[in-house]
Amino acid sequence: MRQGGPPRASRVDDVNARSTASLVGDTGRGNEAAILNAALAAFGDKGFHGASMRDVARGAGTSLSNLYNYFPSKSRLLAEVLRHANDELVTRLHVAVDDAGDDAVSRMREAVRAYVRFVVDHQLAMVVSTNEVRYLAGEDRERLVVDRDATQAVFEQIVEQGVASGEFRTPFPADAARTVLSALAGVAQWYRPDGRLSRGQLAEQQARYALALLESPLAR
Amino acid sequence: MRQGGPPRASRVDDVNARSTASLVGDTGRGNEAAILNAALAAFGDKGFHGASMRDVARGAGTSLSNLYNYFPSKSRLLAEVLRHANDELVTRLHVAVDDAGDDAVSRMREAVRAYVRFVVDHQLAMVVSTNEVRYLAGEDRERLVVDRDATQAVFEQIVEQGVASGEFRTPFPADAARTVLSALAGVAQWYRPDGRLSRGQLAEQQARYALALLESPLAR
DNA sequence: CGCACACGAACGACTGTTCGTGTGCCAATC
DNA sequence: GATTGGCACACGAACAGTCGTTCGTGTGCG
Repeated sequence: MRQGGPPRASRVDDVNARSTASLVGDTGRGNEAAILNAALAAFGDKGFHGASMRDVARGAGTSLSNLYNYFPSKSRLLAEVLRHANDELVTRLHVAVDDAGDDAVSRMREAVRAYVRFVVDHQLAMVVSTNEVRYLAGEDRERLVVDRDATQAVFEQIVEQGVASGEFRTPFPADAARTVLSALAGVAQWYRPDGRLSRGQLAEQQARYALALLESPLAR
Repeated sequence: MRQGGPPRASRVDDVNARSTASLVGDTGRGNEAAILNAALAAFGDKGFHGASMRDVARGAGTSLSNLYNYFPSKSRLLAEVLRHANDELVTRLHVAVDDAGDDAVSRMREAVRAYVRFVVDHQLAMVVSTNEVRYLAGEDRERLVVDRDATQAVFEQIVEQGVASGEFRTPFPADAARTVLSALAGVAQWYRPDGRLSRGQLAEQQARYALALLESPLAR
């Protein structure tokens, strides 16, 4: 799925600190990481069409033409940014779910927590992911849709498990999972680091909302 | 709040039919309605920065320069589109809530139903509203934020009423209301007219999710 | 040598906006 | 009733700037 380069670190466990973490770590290719992070910042700030390649170059501290030594076009650059963001999210989700208990309530709670933590840590990536995906075309778009379905599948599967075990009573598990994800994606749109709730409190709150929405009888 | 021109029709009761209703009816000013609707279509299709004034003119069946006889700039055109969309939504919400019973559960259910119906009837308007607001600046932006707060206030008030009366048990009513709204706004992002659920079923389903999220003990 | 990375300059296309002009309708004036 | 003025609406052409992308060239390392 991913081509060469050293593995991207996605350590979910060193969970504290850094309010502004860069999404993409060193890739082993010159300025690639700086370009990707600058593109994320530019697209997040002005939107895909509102940001120019010159903006990206300036943010990355390199020249305009040099961008094309790394990415063949602006839309491929967007695609790569979104792929990095989605990879990080999916990785965090799987780690969180695998580390959770066997019951659906625990797994859902951990999944929501991990999602919220991702939103807080990489809000810009989340905003770009939801707002700019539609500007992708062709196979870049299709691959992203597939990858996004993987996220949805994690939640769907947990809901189905919970419905089967009686932990959740919601009908139409797939629709309920999608609604939970909509609420979570919405967090990225209004979250502010100086808000009333801490990262942990926000995650806890969203987990409660999700479990309530799924009609978990014994959810606290 | 609104300046001149004949009142816009917003009849919530003739609830059937038209899968593609135009958001803006005749305004009494030449081609204004056609321009606004074309702008909505263009911004919805390509995004604010991706769509050009020439696209809007083509869609409205008029000339590029004529647009400036109606709107002084592209961003003011966006602002007017968003204002029409928000006015329609707020009107529908107030009508629905006023027509509902006195208890919070009924009022919330009707508010959610009205919201979903708006999303279905004017999906493009909803998508543009959520995705392109951030490109507004100055007082256009501020006015839109105020108007959007009015929508949130409707939901917040119902949640608070329900918490006070014991119909809802969720803590932090304002946060819960915002989460419900996030889920509803999300509907506009994935809804397809040829989907499995009818408009009414979708509204019903979202109402159930909302009431469950608010921890309504006797919600069905 | 070749390859990865870096740069400035330039291209043609497209951008939002303005300008000058023209039309036809409605009300005021002769 | 005819003439006038003004206003709302409409158009093509043009402007100055920005866009994504390409080209040619250069450097330094393996």
